[in-house]
Amino acid sequence: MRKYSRQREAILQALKSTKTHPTASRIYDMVRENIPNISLGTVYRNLAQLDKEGNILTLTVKEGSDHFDGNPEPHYHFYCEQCDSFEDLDIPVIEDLDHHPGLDSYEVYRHELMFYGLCAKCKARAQSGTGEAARL
Amino acid sequence: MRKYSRQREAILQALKSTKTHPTASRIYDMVRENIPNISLGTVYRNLAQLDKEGNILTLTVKEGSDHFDGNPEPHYHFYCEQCDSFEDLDIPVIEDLDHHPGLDSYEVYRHELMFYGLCAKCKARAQSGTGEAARL
DNA sequence: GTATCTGCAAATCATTTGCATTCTG
DNA sequence: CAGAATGCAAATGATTTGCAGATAC
Repeated sequence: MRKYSRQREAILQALKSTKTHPTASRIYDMVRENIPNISLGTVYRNLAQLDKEGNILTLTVKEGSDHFDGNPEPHYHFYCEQCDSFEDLDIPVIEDLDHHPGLDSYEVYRHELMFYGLCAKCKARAQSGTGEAARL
Repeated sequence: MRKYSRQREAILQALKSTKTHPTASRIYDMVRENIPNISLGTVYRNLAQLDKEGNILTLTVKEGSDHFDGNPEPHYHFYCEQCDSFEDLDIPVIEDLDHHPGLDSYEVYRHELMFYGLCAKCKARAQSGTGEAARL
């Protein structure tokens, strides 16, 4: 049977309290403010469990570490290739997609739609620079 | 300036010659049949370069290693959570998506749409078993 | 009391990188 | 010849795991 733990609760709350999509190590920093001796291993273990239970989402991209989303409801994300951050998008989930005839032979559990590019801040920074190039 | 290399050519051909989406280590095995002393490092280096040049696609999921796709044209994929394999889908790319009003503040380069579930084989195997559970 | 958790540290594993050498243009 | 690319081996870095002690029910 699952048991309550102060650490898991704190991790979940940290995630629910932000609109950003932090990495495990950033969550580690957040939680450490209240539980200074929590270990990174515990953070990873609980994130994995929370994801498995459907309480959070895990976002994976090729670059860098996984990011986590405290909102487990299906929704789409934007990934900024410049600053390595995710944002939630205001685009309704296309439920029909999972029933597209091209998927007839499969057992479809879900889909993920991810957009790539520059977030508003990085886009602005890029435009103020010379031509296309963005710099930090 | 880019220079020709037998190794890179072999890696690209290996990818182009299959409809599967192998991992770096499987590609390593494929290429080693013709170039026995190629190194895994070379495989990774060339895959990264081919991806950067837009000659192949890199597919990333949370589980396991990256997979590679010899077809660089935008298209959608299905990922089987049972056998860790990708398949190309017969679903036309939705170009409009990148211009959705929900994306107005971003600079959108592209999007990726990935479906998750069981491929035809694993689906069949699951159904022949007891209830929902699939086994290998 | 016992199964679940934790902190710590060591282990894993895919991927990357430094370097001396070999190849291409 | 100079810049690229290779093979090898060591390094990296995120994530996982073994274990002994602490905690929840």
